[in-house]
Amino acid sequence: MPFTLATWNINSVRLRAALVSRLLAEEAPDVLCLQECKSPVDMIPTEGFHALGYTHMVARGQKGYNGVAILSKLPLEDTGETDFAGLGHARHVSARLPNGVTIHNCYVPAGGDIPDRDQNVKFGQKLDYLTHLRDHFHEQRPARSILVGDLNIAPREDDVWDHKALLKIVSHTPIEVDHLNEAREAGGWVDVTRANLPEGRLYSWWSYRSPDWNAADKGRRLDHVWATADIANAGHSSRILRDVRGWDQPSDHAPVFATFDL
DNA sequence: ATGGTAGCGGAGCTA
Repeated sequence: MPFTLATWNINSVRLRAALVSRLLAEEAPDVLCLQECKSPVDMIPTEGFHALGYTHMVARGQKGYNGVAILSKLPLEDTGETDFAGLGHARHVSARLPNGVTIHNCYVPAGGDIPDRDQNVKFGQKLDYLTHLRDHFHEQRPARSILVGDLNIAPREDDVWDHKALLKIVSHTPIEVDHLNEAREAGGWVDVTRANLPEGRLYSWWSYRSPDWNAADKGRRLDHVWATADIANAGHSSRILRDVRGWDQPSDHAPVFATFDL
């Protein structure tokens, strides 16, 4: 049975519940992973999602910041969260589908503005988060698993609008890219988006601060879909819904989709 | 080098 999965940094699920419902109604993914819900779990407005057939949710939340949720038409078994780097933030949750596929939904710390852990505690926390994630999945050796989320790093030269201009900008510095690639390889993860779309520039985020984001197109691919090697070949039809970034009062991220024949 | 926008919560932090 094929299933379609999407990941989207929603930047407040309460403010943008109507946008979530619109995406669910128009695109009908089986599973939608959200990041930056910025809400305690019991305050997430689930009624509209239920009405569209998304009757299952596994989430972790906190007041005002962070927060991750998995909405699903298929039953979900809550398989817990890991507090990578011990930050005490709601940045990870996982759940298992009836077909045995485990989904990890991650929100990696943005890391502040200065790419130096001696001058900027947040940058160190970002690197530590990725190191812990790397070690965790190296030990766990995941199988039949998918990891999605806002990983807050654009790893490839064609994942940013200007590689040279962004080499010292947090999200594209070599040390971050190294940490992300090490984490991916240690867990045996395959970048499904790039396996499906190996050529050309791909962005999933455009800053709110750009007055004309669409024309300027100074984007970065911060949102990712990974899968373990045993199921990565089942992934196909990856796509980024750029139009969603142009909806009224949008998130600054566009949703990333993939379909798996499993 | 700076400032540009947005959400939360009601000032300043985070992104």
